[in-house]
This record gives sequence, structure tokens and C-alpha cells, in this order.
Amino acid sequence: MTKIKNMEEFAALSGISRPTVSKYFHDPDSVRPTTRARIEEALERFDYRPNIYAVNQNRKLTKNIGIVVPYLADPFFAEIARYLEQSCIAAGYRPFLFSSHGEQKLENEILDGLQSLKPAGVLLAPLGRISDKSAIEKFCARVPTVLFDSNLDGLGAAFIGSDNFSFVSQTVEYMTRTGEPPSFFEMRTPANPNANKRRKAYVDVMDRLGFEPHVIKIEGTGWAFEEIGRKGALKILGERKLRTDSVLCSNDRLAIGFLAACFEEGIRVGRKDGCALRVASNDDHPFAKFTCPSLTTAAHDYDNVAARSVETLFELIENGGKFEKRTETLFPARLVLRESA
Amino acid sequence: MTKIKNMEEFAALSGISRPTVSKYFHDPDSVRPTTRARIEEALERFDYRPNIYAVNQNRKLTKNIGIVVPYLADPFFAEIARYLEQSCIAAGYRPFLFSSHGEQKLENEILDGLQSLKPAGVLLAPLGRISDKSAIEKFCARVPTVLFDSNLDGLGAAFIGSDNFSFVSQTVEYMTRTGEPPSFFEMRTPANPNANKRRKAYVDVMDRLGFEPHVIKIEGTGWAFEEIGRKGALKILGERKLRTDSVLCSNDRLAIGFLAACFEEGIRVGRKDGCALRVASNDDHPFAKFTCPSLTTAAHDYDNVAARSVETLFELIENGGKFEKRTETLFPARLVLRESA
DNA sequence: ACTAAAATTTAACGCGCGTAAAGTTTTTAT
DNA sequence: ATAAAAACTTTACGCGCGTTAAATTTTAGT
Repeated sequence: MTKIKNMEEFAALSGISRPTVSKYFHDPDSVRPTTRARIEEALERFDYRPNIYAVNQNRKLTKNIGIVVPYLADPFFAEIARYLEQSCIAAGYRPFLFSSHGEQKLENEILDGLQSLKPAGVLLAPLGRISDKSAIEKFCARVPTVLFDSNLDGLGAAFIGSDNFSFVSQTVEYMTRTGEPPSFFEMRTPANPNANKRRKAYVDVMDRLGFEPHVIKIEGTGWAFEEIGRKGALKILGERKLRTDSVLCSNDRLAIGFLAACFEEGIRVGRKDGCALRVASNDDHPFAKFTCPSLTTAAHDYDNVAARSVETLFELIENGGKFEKRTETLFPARLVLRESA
Repeated sequence: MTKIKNMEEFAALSGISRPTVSKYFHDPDSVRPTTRARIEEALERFDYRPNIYAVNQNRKLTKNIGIVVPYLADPFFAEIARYLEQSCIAAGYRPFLFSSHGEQKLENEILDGLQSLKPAGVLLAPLGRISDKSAIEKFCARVPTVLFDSNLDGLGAAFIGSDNFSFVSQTVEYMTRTGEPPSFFEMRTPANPNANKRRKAYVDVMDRLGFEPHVIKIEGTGWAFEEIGRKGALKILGERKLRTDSVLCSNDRLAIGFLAACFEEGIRVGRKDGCALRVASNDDHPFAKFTCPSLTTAAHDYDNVAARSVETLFELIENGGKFEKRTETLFPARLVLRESA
């Protein structure tokens, strides 16, 4: 089997002119059935594929989609990225996945490199607080972009995310209704803007319910949230800083660390008799089901956030890359009752 | 600030000819300091970057590196991918990350698409048992490829992975030495060839130690290992199939499910007094530290596997894409003693 | 200041493909 | 069968850049 170098050569081998072959690859139905048959016959004999990057260079509209997440080693983003990729593929697009690995510099470089790809559109979950807003703004001005997960106000043609108030109000209300009002457990300097919204929502809801909010801020930076949560929990557990038997963690990864600390200290967690503490959280991380005890949490509407993100991006693309006005779509959380609270 | 379309335009604006500008971007030191200054001055005023894909099309050797993993939503691969990406970036290469999402079809398509990228080399962790061997063989014939994690015999210029015998022998010997010999807990039809090697190693080591091997095979397909492990554990726990108080799980994700099942059933796991069961495993998954109890496991030498993989790939690239003969490098495991066994 | 070496410019081609225009062949319709 | 429509071929240019060869300018060395 000869190796075909380019379309020219393949066209010659198949006995069809190059422009027609080019047309065929754009849309097989756009050529006569007889010529289509001849091309596909040759295709079986020589296995040739057009160079997608050369194609992209010349097409005004490509089928490339950029997906950028802040930290792919976080299973939450890995899971969402998986869904986004598969949706893009199903829609006939070609996804390119990038992780900023928690670094502003890398986020900027990814966006720079993405421009060369001439993507039809980009799904961007920005780093958040440490993002270079002006760089992202410039990027969005050139490439149709939908933001998801972390909102950066005014940036991108649309934002799709989860309603943090919905998360926290459900968890706080549930814990209060079935026991004592929770303290709120979070990192002192969270990287993600959602964390701030969750804290505010907690304070709001506690006020409304007539309880005094109690926010516990723990030290730690980076993306090793479980370890940060564990260390923080060991500290406050040792200092007996909790005012009630209820704790609401800002997110599941902190909660995973919190539960590990409780187990180490021999503190029984759960809603059953004999448990000293109840721990709930937010996100419904892929592993939340497998903590001990399993984690009661407010679940992201993963499917809808991901589905709406790609839908919105496709609309944006069809609409020529611009929307009348920027929209923000927030999906409510779904309370998942497990054993920890 | 005007938007520059191409190098031609930028060259005109900077007052330098295009070939010289091209040279500059290839190596800034290859031009005279004065012209370099003029270019960089213009660079600040106009922010232009060469289109990387157009560059790749014309260069014989690109700086692109493809990284392909079987399932990115598995934190093990996410973590390894992160390390590989960062190593490539540090070496001045541009990594492109792809996940096969557990599907042979997707793995093949990724490899097809990768050829258009003209990568200098590819780091491939194949799906394993369900990989299309002939497709991978064809790919490796055209693109310098280093396999990692899963070995497919004879494919790729080299293989870097972990020594499964080292994993299992350490865990089995440890458990035997400090208590009873373990049963081996695994999926009936594992997707990954490492699983088979681990089972064989278990049988070998048990034989050598003079114990009768006891392999427990559980049902389940796909990549939701935790849930498969949990269901399987609930079943065998209910049927009291264990012959000793020791269990060695084939991998950590199964073990995470196993521990969750034990917790649900009120079975205390650990090496302390009062514990009914000891559970150990292999991999040192990023979350193994946070299970309850924390998981005793044989750790991959993540850093070395990843580092050696990229090193080997770079050597391969420098060597023109071919090695005298295919090498297989296996790194031993490091036993991590935690609370579960 | 003068010459050889080094760097730059100009001109042109190539990479693999999209695409448009003009001419030719095939198909469809009556 | 015949004209019109549709599809195809030929020719040629463009995309953004690498690269090479010859001509020109700049720099280094003495």
C-alpha cells in the first residue's frame, strides 16, 4: 500500500480532479454518486486523509473547538471536559483540550496558541481570581467564546454555570431543618470566584434563618484541596472551634479532606445516632459517593451545564460569533442526601 | 493597536524583511542584536505571533508532542498527563493532550488526527486489550512513538511503565509477613494488561510463599471502577467468600470502592486491634491518602515513569525517530504503609 | 580606510489545501 | 433528440509561513 502525500496525489490515483476531491471531503453528497463511488473506492485502496491543519488554514470556518479548564487533574473538571469533548464530537466538531494547570501564564499561552487554531469557538473555564482579565478580554474579542464554571463579569459572549446560592441554601436549610445550623468551612484565599459566592450565600441564608453565620477560614494555597481540607480540619478539630455539630464545606474536595481528618481523629460523622458531627458539602464530586461516610452534597447539574455550554457555543457560532447581549445561565443544584449529614 | 494578519505585514511594520523575521522567531539569537531589538520593539507595539500551524506545515521538524491517554477522567492519568505536559513545556515543546475515553474508535481517530499535526513525537498510553493493534502499529511506523503505562508488545520504539511484579510482591509479602496472606480482588475482564500481570504476579508470589492463591473476580465493565469495586465487595462480603482477613485489590480505584463497601457494612478495616479486615492495593492513586482508613498501597514511581517517558521520547526524536532496538523500562513500586493494612 | 566575513534583502518556490472562474463533459428534462 | 442544467476539469490564486539562492548592505578585523 503506497503512502499518499497529498490530495493532488490521491486525486490522480483516484482519477478525479483535486477540486472535486476537495469538494467530496467537505461534503460527500455534493458530488455525483458515481464519482463519490470512485473516490471511496480509491479511499479503501490507499487510505488517505486530508491534513486537517492545512484544511483549517484555508477554510473561513473550521470545525475546531477549544476547551480550556483551569486544572484537569481535578476530577470535577476532568469529568466535565469529558462530557464537553464527547458533545463536540457528536456534533461533528473536533475538540482540543487544554489545562491551565492553575497558572495564569499557561492560561494566557493556551489562549494565544488557540488563535492559531482558528477555532470556530472556545469553551473556557477560566482560572478565576488569578486570570489575566485583559488577556481574556482581548481573546474573546477575536474568538467566539463561551465561559463556563467561573464567571468573569462581562467577558465572553455568555456564561453557563451553577447557581451557588441554590447550592448553599439547600445544604444550609437541610442541615438546619434536620439538626443544627452549620459552620462554613473554606479556604482563606480561594482561587475560584464561586467560593466567594458560596460564602456570601451562606451568610445570607444564615441571616435569613435567624442564625449567626460562622465562617472558618483555613490556610493553604494551590490545588491540593483534599490535603488543605484535612490539615485545616485537624487544626479546628483540635482547637474545638466548631459551635455546632454541623459543618458545611465550600466544596467536596475540602470535604474529602475533612472526612479523612475526622476518621483519623476517631470522630464519627453522619446523621445516625452515635455520630458526633455532620458534614455536608457542594459539588457532587465524582468520588463523593465513595467517601466514608458517603458525602451529602449539593450536586452540580453536570449534564445541563455541559450540554447548555456546547449548545450556547453552537448558537454563537451559527450567529456569526456575536450575541445581542451577554447572557448568564445558572443551573440550580440538586441536594444529594447520603450518609455524612 | 492594529491587528496584524501575517508575518508579511508585521515585517513591513517593523522595517525588517520577512525571512529575517522568520529567522528571528526560530531563534532570536540568530539575528544581529540591532535587528533583534527592532523586531522586539515592533513586537511590543503590535503584538503579533506566528501562526503555529502554518509554521508546522512547513517545518520538517515541529515542536509538537502528542500525549494520548486511555481515560483522562481517571485521576491517575490526569496526574501523569499533567506531569508529561509540564515536562514537554519545560523542554520547549508544545503538548497536545487527548483522551480516548475508553473507546477504540476514538483512540484510532486521535491517532489519525495526530498525523496531521506532524508531531515530533507521541507519548501513548494505549487502551490495552481493546486497542486496535494494527492501527497502532501503522501509526508507530509513521510517527516516533513511546508507549507508557500499558505495554503492547513490539509496538512503539520503547515502553516505560511500572513493574507489576514489584507492586504485587511487595504488597503480598508485607501482608503475609504482618498477618495473613491476602486474597486477590480484581475485575473479571480488566481492560488494562497490567491487571493480568498483577494477577499472575500474585499467583506466583503466593506459590513461592507456600500459600494457595485465592483470586476473586468480580463482574462489571467500563471505567467506573470504584462502583464496580463497591458492588463486588458488597457481594463477596455478603457471601463471606474471603478465606483470610486480608484482601489485595488489583488497583486503588477498586480498593476505594471496597473500602466504601466495608464502611457501609460496618466492617472495620485496618491493621489496628479491633479491625476485622486488612485491605491493600496498588497504584497510589491521588486519593489513596484520603480514604477511610487511608490506603496502604504500592506506589507507582509517577515522577520517574513520566520523566523517563519524556526523556526517552526526546532521545528518540534526536535519534531521528528510530532506536536500534525496542527497550522496555519498568520502575519498581514503593510500598506506602498507611492505615488500611 | 580597506577587505573579507557576516547579516540582510529581494525574489521565488514549496507545503497541503480551499476556492473561484472559465471551459468541457455528463445528466436531466421536455 | 435537443437544450438547459448540473457536475466536472483545468487553471490559477490565496492562506501563512519555511527556505533557498543571489544580490546587497553592514560589520569586523587589521
